Amino acid sequence: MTSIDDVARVSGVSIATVSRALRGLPNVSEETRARIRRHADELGYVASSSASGLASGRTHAMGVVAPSISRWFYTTVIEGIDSALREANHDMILYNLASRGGDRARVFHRSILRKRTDALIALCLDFTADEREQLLSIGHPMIMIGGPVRGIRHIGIDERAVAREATEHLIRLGHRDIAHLGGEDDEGLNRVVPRDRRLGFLDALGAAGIESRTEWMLSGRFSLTASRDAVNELLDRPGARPTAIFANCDEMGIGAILAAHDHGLSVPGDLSVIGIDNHDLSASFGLTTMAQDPYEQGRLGARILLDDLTGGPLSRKTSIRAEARLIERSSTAPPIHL
Amino acid sequence: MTSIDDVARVSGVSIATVSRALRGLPNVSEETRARIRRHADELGYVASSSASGLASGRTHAMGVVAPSISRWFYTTVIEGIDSALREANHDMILYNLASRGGDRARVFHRSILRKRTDALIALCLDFTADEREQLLSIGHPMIMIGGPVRGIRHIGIDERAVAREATEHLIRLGHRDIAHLGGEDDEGLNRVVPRDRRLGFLDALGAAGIESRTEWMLSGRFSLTASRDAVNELLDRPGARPTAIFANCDEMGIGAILAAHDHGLSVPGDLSVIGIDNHDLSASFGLTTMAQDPYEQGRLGARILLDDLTGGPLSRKTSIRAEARLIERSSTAPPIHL
DNA sequence: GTGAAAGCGCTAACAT
DNA sequence: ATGTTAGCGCTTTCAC
Repeated sequence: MTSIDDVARVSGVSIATVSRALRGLPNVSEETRARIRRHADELGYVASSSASGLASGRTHAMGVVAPSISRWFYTTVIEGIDSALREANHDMILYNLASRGGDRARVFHRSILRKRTDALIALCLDFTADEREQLLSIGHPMIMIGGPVRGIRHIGIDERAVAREATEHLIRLGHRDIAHLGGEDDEGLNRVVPRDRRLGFLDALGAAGIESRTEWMLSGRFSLTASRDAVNELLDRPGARPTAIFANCDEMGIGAILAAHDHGLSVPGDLSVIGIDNHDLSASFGLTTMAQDPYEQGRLGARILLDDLTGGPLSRKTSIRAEARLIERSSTAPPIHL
Repeated sequence: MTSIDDVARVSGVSIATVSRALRGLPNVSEETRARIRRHADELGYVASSSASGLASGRTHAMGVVAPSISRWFYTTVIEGIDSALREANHDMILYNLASRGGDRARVFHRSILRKRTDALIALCLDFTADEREQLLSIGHPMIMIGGPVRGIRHIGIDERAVAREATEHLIRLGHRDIAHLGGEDDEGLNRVVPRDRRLGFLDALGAAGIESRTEWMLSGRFSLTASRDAVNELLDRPGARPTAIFANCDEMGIGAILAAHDHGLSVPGDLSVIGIDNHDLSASFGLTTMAQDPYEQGRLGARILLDDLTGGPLSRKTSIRAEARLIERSSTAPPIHL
């Protein structure tokens, strides 16, 4: 494995100069820099991250803790993070908490704390008090994307307000019989977001003087298939049906649309559906939604962390409210009985 | 940041003993080992990966190069890899080639070669000759999962045979008018897989004496929405329609089912559909498919690499053929005109 | 069973 | 603009 000495020898300079030249530091003549760079390339030299990490105290890697990587929101955030990291020549260490048999404690104890990273991004999940303390005790810059956690700055939409807006859209169309498709994800990694969205839903109903119905508070576990099943079960029931459904996310909303089709109902004719996210598939299903931009949230989070590390302009101590806006498609309309 | 010296001092032993004790090496009395372990925990000590990496030459991290993380196959493989790595106390460095604006050369040059990892897993993608050479020149154990690449061992199903089997299932049911939903993914990261699946499709037709029709070779770009659009376009055409569709993957098969519904056609009554993968959503859509198990493929790949590193029993030089088996659901049936 | 000491390959402070 | 040198915090001989 060729090391810095090899490059120095071939170039006829000291290793210090090689180090400076290759990292683009000042005080190296452009002429020698070019020569060194050329030799390094020829030799296939790349600095050892262990060695430079040890010497400089910077690993040039960022940790990303995700509750799962199989949901659109998370993968999209991760892609955004990835793009920012790549620009800054940093690597990403991915800690996936949802892997089946995922020994969560191990993630928090061994790896993350193994000083492998310079900073940490956590995608919306709940920490135990102990976990939070462990994370904060590392002293690395850290930020959450998605769900808010007390004591940690975060980037995310105003969950409650956005859910309320979505529900208000249905009410504005004339709906009063509205079901809520909520529920926690399977791993229970994220309780705050579903809770706040449910509260926002109830806020909207309350403000419009509509009673919520317990039997219309469904659990779709943030999953398309679970939501499809839950809504199918709802539509199987005898008696009154809702004319609209507010789903906590678009995957669930799509599940609701499919369930309506399973029952031979038309959307929005017989049932209106609104979601949150603007998932890749939503346009294809004509799903009306409160759109957010997780890619940019991830990108921004990573860039803030990077700037925290270098004293760049984005560095900050406070949280950031991400935008969400209504996109009207064909899944919502006034109820027929109007 | 507490270091090994702190633990040594508190425990009244040398740093060498601390190192041995904490790593579970022999020649430490159980008594002192317990004491050291306790002190380390109390101090919150965790070894610096840079320092141990530098000293031992092992980073305890594995690189994963993925064409994208937004498709089910990739995320599922990654989850499998993750579970194996976690068991072995290794971390995962994720290199996502598909990130918008993803500067591919940078991934190959800077990061991967930055000696941050002990081994490398690549998920099905095409390498340029230069890239392949760069990767192999690192000398790390390496394996591909998914598409085969000349000169690199891999784990994967027999693409061509599996596609042929899927098509033969349709033919066995009596179909002769079969469309193929193929096409490369958007980034063109993976040409071999779609090509081999198309060949397998043609193999089956040829063996049954069925002429393939150019106008029924569609591109769904490995995407649900693109496939839905492509099949909708097909169904819009005047003239003869296929009675069945073989889709290169389940996401595409689901797109085909949705397109059938868009046209008021019933599946399998008017159109049979078969896919490959056994995607999470496939059961919900009743999609018949050639099931494979990417989670286990990822797990196995990681474990092989780990054993390559340690001389474990799974270490090997040759490729592994992964299994695929037909799962019949409700999307396939004999054509009506029979 | 334990300790002393020599690196691992860099970076950074100080010289020149 | 370039070179010298002292670490960074571990692992790994080699002694004892």
